[in-house]
Order: sequence, then structure tokens, then C-alpha cells
Amino acid sequence: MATPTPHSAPAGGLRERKKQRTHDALIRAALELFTEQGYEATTVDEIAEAVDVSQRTFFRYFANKEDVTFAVQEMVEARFLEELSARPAAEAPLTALRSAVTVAWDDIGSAIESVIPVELYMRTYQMIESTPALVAAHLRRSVELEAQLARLIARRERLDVDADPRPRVLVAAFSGVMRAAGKVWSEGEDWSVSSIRELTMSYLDHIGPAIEGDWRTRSQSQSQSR
Amino acid sequence: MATPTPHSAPAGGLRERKKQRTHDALIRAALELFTEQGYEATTVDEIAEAVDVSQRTFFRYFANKEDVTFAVQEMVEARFLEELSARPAAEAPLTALRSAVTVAWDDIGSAIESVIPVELYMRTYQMIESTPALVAAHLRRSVELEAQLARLIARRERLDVDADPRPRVLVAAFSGVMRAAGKVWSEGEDWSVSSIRELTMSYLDHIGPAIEGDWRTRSQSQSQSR
DNA sequence: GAGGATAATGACAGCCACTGACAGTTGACA
DNA sequence: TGTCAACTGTCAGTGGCTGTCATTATCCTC
Repeated sequence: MATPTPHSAPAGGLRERKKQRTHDALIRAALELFTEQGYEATTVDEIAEAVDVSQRTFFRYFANKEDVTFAVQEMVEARFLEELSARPAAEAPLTALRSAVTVAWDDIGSAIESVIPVELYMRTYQMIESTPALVAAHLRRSVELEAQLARLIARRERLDVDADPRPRVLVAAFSGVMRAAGKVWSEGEDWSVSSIRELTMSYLDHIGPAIEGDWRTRSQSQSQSR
Repeated sequence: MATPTPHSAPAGGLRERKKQRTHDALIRAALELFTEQGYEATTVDEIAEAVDVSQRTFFRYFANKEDVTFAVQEMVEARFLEELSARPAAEAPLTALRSAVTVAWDDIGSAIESVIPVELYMRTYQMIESTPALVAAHLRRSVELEAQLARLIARRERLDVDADPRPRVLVAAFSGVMRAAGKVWSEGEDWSVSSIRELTMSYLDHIGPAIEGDWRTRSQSQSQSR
């Protein structure tokens, strides 16, 4: 269903291209169905049928129902990691993380547009946050990402991840804050990219001050009422 | 299998006690089987059979296979929350969290001994950390706990969780650090309670300093090589 | 451009987690 | 002791996921 529209000539032979098309079509169909009628209410058979392949074929492309849900997310993460690696060594660790996030959000469109529209990605994100089974999967994936981040940060700072706990500690705090921002965004009403971008940034700004002890001298905090 | 040994007279009538016994027996059987032969390699039928009830009955006690895995964990968390609520208002937020953790670890025995030996709990913890499906579930549960913690902290500090991001940010960072410690412990060789207790404390000590920028002036860090 | 090697797919059977429905059993309590 | 309500077992069925094998489609070589 729907013309695949091969933008620029995709690499590889016919076999390769066909595979890519089925792969992307499965993602599109799955996310469309998930966001419309819910994750659990959608069966793998439905997805397969929408793309006109057998259920068995679906499982040859994706190890399980969860995997197809996070396929796009994975592309975004790859972009983020790439950007982080490219940050100048002079930047402080937290600053580098923050900058990489900024860049990742800024060109999310170009990173995924060949597969799905950004708007569907945003809707998917919201659906994930409101589906317990997917929240769990999302978190597990985050933890795996954290491990990579910690290694990257450690390398930048010429530290040994196993000998010095600081990279892991920083990354854990960073990720926690990112998740908190994502959750608040998903419960809000502004589903735009800029919205989550701004929210993320402001949350990151609190990471330092929030550790200190005397909160009774209320210094800042913008209203985040939902 | 095995005598249930009702220590002190458990409350309620016979029906109540019988239910409690089945409940605990299912947990024991499940954790024993999981830690011996692996989570995925153990079927619900096996667990039910070990306790001599039908599979259907298992699902009347636990919503799913995951739930039985975390039943004990839940008791420990309840203990932790209780302790946090009891901390004096004068303590700084992070200090209160840290103290509550200390206490929780200190009397973990008394909290769970009526159901399983601490040693089995420790083995279960390791199994969870090395089983992807359970890691995911564990994380989702952590997030739910975080929400409660944030509310508690906000109350202590007389803040509105929805208006001021700091409680959530602090708790996110705290939880991230706790998880990092738990993971490192599970990959190590010392399976004792004191071991994870110490590791947790030392990780928490890094939460402040790790945020700062200049890591090249290596100040501390004990060897955590595995 | 025919034909064999190889990769992708479909069809089918089967396992396991989980659920709904209904009937049988057992503890609670008048 | 009899009645009610709670608890349990049995059975049938759904959906995620896997192994196997025959079939189809692309690729590559001559």
C-alpha cells in the first residue's frame, strides 16, 4: 500500500531494495496501527496482512513485536551517538551530552524521514510512554544506551569506566533527567518537536542545582503545570 | 513441599492463612526454579506443579510470570518508602534518601525472612540483572517507585511536583545511581548484602562531584575492577 | 539467456503465557 | 448443619513466537 517513492537511488541490487521496502513498510504499518488502535489491541497478523506478507515473515524482519516499535528510535539514537563522538574534547562531559542532544533534536527530520514522517514518530513516542509493556522495553533500551554513553564519556576524559565510577554516575543522572523530561512532555498537550526540545533543555539546566541541599530558597523553576 | 513453619500465629482465619501459604509457596518455588534453571527455561506449569496447584490458580495469585519474580522486591521497597517517610524534616533531600537506603539494607532480613531466605533474594537479584526481560520489568517498576519518591520529597520540601522540576530531577539522578551500583554489583563476585550496601553508598557519594566539569584533576575513585 | 546456487517467503505444526467461562469444593457463619 | 461466598480446577481459546520444509524469486556464471 502507498507508493514507496525511492528518493535517491537506494544502494544494492533488487533483492536488497525489496527487502528494505518490506522492512520500512512493516514499520510504517505497525506504528500506524499501534497509534490508532493501541499496541496490545494490534496483532502481528494484522501488521503482516497490512503489508501483505505472512506473519512468519514479520518475525524474520523483527525479533518480536517490541522491536518494530523501536526501529525508528534506534535510528535517532545512532544519530545522537554519532554527534556525541564528534563533540570537541574541550567540552565538559555534561556539556557535550547536552550539545549532542540539541543537534539530534534539530535534525530529527532528516534522520528518519525516509521511513516515517516526524509526526508519526512523535505520536509513537507518546504511545510508548502510555503503554506499560513498552515503557519497560524503552527503559531497558535506555540502559543499554547508557552503557555506550558511559564508555564514550570515559574515553573523552581518558578514564577507565571500570575503575572510575564518575562516567557511569554522570550518565545515569543525565539519562534519568532525560527520561523525566520525556515523560512530562508525553503527559502534556504540546506534541511538537520544539516543545520536547525546550523541556529537555530546561530540565538539563536543573541537574546541577538540584543536587544541592537548600531548596527552601526557591531560586527558579518555570511552571510545568499540565 | 517443605514445611511452611508458621512462626508466630499469622492473622486471619484458616482460609486467610491457607491463601498466604499458597502465595508464599508459589514465590519460593518460582524463585528457586528461576535461579536454578533460568527464568525463560521455567514454565508456569512447572511452578504450579511444584506447589501442587493448577496453572490457573497461579494466575489468580500473580497477574503474570514477572509479578511473582518481584513480589519480594516489593516488600523491600515498601520498607524503604516507610523509612523515608520517617526521616526528620531537617535532613536535606539527598541525605534522607541515602539514610533510608541504609536502613532498608540493614534490616532486609527481617523484612523478607517470612517468605524466603535472604540468600535466595540475592540470587534472584542477580538473575534479574542477567535476564533482559526481567531487566525491563525491573526498570519499569523503578520508574513507578521514582514517581512515589518524587512526591514524598516534594512534600518534605513543601514543593509542588508539577510546578517545580527539582524533586523529579533529584530522584531521577538518585535512582540512576542506585541502578548503576546494582548492576556493577551483579556483575561482580561478592554476592553478600554488605557488598552491595557498601557499593551503593560509595556510588551515592559521587553523585555531587560527578556533575562538575573538571574530571582531569582526578580526586578520588576506588578501584571497582571486576 | 538458460540453469544452478542461494536467499527470501509461505504454509503448517507446535510451545507457552495468559484469559474467560463454568462447575466443583471448601471454609465462614448464622 | 445448611447456606453463602470464596477459592480452585478444568477446558477451550487467543496471541506471540519458533522450527521445519517446500516453494518462489533474485543472483551469478557460462
